[in-house]
Order: sequence, then C-alpha cells, then structure tokens
Amino acid sequence: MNNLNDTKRALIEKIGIFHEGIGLQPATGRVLGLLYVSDRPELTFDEIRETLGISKSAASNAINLLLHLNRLEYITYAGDRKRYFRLKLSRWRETLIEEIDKVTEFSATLQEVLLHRTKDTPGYNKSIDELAGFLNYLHSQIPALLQKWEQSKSA
Amino acid sequence: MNNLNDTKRALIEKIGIFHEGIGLQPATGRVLGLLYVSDRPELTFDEIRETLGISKSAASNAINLLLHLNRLEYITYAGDRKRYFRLKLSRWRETLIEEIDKVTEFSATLQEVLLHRTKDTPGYNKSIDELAGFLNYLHSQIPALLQKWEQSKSA
DNA sequence: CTGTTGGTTCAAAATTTACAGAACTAAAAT
DNA sequence: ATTTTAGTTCTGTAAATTTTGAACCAACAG
Repeated sequence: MNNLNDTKRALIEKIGIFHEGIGLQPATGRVLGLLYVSDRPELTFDEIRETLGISKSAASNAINLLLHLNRLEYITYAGDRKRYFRLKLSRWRETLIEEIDKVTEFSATLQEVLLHRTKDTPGYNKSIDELAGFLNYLHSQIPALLQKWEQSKSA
Repeated sequence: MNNLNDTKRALIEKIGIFHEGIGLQPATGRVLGLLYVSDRPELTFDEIRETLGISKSAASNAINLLLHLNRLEYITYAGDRKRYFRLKLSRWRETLIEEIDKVTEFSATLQEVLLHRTKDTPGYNKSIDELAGFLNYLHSQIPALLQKWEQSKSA
C-alpha cells in the first residue's frame, strides 16, 4: 500500500531521531517522519501502523500524543469511518516557538539562582545574568524575526 | 563541607531536569546544577561526588562528558594533586549557539525531504520549505542578535 | 441482533538507561 | 619500596522507558 524506497525510509529514521532528541519516543518520531515524506499526506491509523511496522497500541499512543501536542490533525470523509491523519504543518511557527521557549524558560531558573548566590563572585554572577538576559531578549525577538524573514522573502 | 540549603538543593534539581531535557543524564545535569549554585564555584571531584551523593563512576563520567562538551574546565594549584572543576560560564554564547544549532540543523533534513517529495502537494511542500527557510534564517541571525543585545544593554 | 471496523486500554515483555560498586592504575607522598 | 591519592574503567543490576499482544469497546453495516 505505502511503498517507500530506502531513501525515504532513511529520512523517516533521521526525522525520528531528531524528534527523539527533543523528547518524543522513537515510534512517535517515526510517525512524524512518515507524514513528512509520504506522497499522500493524509494517512489512516492502519496505514501508519502497517508502513512503520508498529503495533496498534504504539500507533494509538503516538497519534494521540501528537494530536495533543497539536502537531497532527485529522480529516474525515462522509461514509468512511476512518480518520485521515496529517501534519499540522501550517502551524510550524507556533511549534517552533514552543520549542525555543523550552530553552528560554531556563532564564527564570537562572534568575532564581542569582537571588540565592553569594555576591562574592561578581564575574561568575555577571555571566549568569548575561545568559539569563540574552535568553529573555531572544524570546522577545522571535516575532520580529519571523516578520523580518517574511519581508526578506517578498523582496 | 558543602552545606546546601533546601532552596539550593531544589535549584540543583530544577537545573538538572532542564539539562535532562536537552539530552544529558540526570547526574550530569545535577553536576551543572551544583556548580551553578555553589558559593565556591570551584569544586573538587570528591566535593561534587559527596555533595550530590553519587558514586565515583557517575561523577567521573559526568565530569568527563561535561569537559568534552566544553561546559566545564578545571584549574590546579601547585602542590595540590586535586583538580578544581568550574563552569565555563563565559562561554555561554557558544554553548547556546550549539544548542540552537541542534534545532536549525533539522533544516538540512527538511531540504532533503523536499528533494524527494512529490510535486503534487504544493501547499504542503511550501510549508516544509518555509520552515526550513526560517530555520536557516534564524541560524544566520544569531550573531546579529547577540550584537544588538549587547548594544541594547549599554544604552 | 450479529459481525466487522477502527480504534483504545491494560498487563506483561523487551529494551534501554543510569548508576553503583569493586577492581584497577598512574602519579605522588612517605 | 610501599602506601595513599585522585581518579578511571568494567561489570552487574535496578529502574525506567518503550513496545507488544490481547482483550475490550463503541459505532456502524448487513
């Protein structure tokens, strides 16, 4: 049914490993990978299960987690009980911001650290303060970066 | 020797968990946490081991990994065989760039995906191309962001 | 009302990870 | 020369994670 060549299989693994790196489990990462490379971007539960060679429960868990994370949505067709799952790719901005926020939220912890650090290590404290400060700045600049990027494209 | 109050212990755990999130193991994250909160910023192998209550092997592995990742350095004193480990905090810019690069490197995979995707799904492909494009743009803009942040500070 | 489809949920098995403990080593101290 | 220090490396294992398979369920179809 979903016949994938070796290149695409390898890409699925690569995409899978990347997403493992950001905290998803292997099977979940592969579901994302499959949907990225599949020529038909809407796949059923069973197509996903079968193409990836995973169990129903693994497929169910992965799909539901991804739905929860807003990475996936599904469409239905009248007279067809199956759901057709696809990536919510148009939401990439929000997804990316959420990912970057994981890092920038560390800033709050650093500021807490500063409140409890001795004042006897000014150079050290200054570095922590700088890092925290830049993380906040980075966070604040993402919308502007997105805007500037859009502009640079239309130019 | 290294007497830490509950607040600092909690901060160590928080810093540890954050670093677990970016791929380090718990004990390794806690070593970073300890060095962030410790009033004495240079600690010996045994002080780290004892304060965190971890085994020599766990301490050895964590410290060597962090040295490898350039997150730690050590100093020595004549007539003292111990090494004194400390955070390479002044390197936070490089560390952060490396962390952001983990995300932006995904762009290359996306471009590979595009090479192998059918042309029959233009909207879908466009989203992938946009995401890849913005990741590249983000990567390219980090140095400028650092510069602008420095300027905004001195103002 | 009975069977089938499209899943979900649960318990157990398999795999992976993280760590401890003990044995070891190189350099320095006695 | 032998003991101590400051770690390293290896092996075993406990715990956590991930996955499977089987039982289950709700909705619809015949």
